[in-house]
Amino acid sequence: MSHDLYKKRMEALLSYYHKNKRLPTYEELTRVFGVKSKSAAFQYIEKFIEDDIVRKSDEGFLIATPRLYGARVLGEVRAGLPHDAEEEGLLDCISLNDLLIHEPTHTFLLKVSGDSMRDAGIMSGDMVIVNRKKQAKIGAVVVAEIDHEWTLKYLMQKGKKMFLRAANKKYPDLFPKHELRVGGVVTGVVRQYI
Amino acid sequence: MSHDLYKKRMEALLSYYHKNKRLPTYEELTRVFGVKSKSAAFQYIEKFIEDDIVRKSDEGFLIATPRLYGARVLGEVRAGLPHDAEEEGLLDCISLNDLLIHEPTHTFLLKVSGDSMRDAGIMSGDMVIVNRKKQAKIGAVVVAEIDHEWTLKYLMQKGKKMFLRAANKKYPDLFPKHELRVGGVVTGVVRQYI
DNA sequence: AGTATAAACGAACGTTCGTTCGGTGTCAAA
DNA sequence: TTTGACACCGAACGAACGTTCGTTTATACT
Repeated sequence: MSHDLYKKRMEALLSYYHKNKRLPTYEELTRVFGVKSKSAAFQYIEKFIEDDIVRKSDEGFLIATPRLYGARVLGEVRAGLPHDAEEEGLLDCISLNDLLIHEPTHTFLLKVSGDSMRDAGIMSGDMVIVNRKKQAKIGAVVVAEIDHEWTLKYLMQKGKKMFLRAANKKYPDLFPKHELRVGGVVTGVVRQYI
Repeated sequence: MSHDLYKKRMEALLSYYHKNKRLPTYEELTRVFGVKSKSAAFQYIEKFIEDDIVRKSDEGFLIATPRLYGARVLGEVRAGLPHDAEEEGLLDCISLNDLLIHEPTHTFLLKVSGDSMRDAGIMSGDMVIVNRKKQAKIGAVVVAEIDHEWTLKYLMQKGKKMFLRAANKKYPDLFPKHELRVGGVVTGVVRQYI
């Protein structure tokens, strides 16, 4: 088994998966791999199964593992980037969806405008991941409605009273005149550079 | 068709999809939906297809759409959260993977340590999404090797010479003594609150 | 009670799936 | 030249798939 061919076919499989959001059938795999028989594809997939790039579910279906659909994670910036395909074997692979969204039904993304949370690393234009069913802890970043206005702030407590605090000294603390309602807890932040 | 039932079954389908990373067969759908016949499941799926929650691929396979596996996106914080399931119809649904990782083969996640980029909203503990094949533009955040040390900085230019700049005034600009090599361009940032 | 409408049932269908197996070609060591 | 290993081919198999269709049940309205 040539290593180059192995990598090429794995990338072909990944590319198919990203395009179609599913693994090909063995019949389709003949085209993906560039072989003429299903059995050749079948045998090749067995190697991928050994290497945990794909997996057989309990019901016998072929499913992708994070090794295929996830992004490779490196330890730290200081360690640099691995040279090419050398030591990729020992890298973790994760899916951002799986990592950041645990309760898809209760989770929203919210676009942030304004710089009131910039010292918390939440910039204007970022998206925050909001879980609306999670219990808000004091000190957490929350999406809250204070006196009928929605905003993104730290949830704070003074005595028994809750209030909101920006992560930017130029904004004052917000004490509710009438009502403070937490709409959701920020569980993550994502930013995209174009 | 009851709306409650519809939502319940959609959540059951979503839950199955998140657990198994694939859509169930019609036979399995009978269990997911709580019906006794495949045909009942089949008819129900047709409604989901109409609503673009799932889709039939050109080859006739059932595939999930971002409406199922993605997270709902709201416009802005100021607009508040939608009340429950009211106007969810008009919300976009996106997958964080699809949004942030366009070239999975060339993309890595890198854990950040240090506060040299905090004014750019990149905090210690964040993960940056790095594309190693993308052309680095001046002013972009890059992962670079400067005199054999890896770091995360802005890529800057003075005359013909490239150098690195932190997003934190207390760090000086870094001019390479010997070598400056860009290892990848930061295309995104993700942070997770626990 | 009677009727209309929608939802679910259950059996049946042709198709295509994953898998197996025996055979062919190729290269290298013996 | 033989032998073995390896990758692939091609035909074949039963099993499971998606889909159809006529019937039955449940719900709502008259």
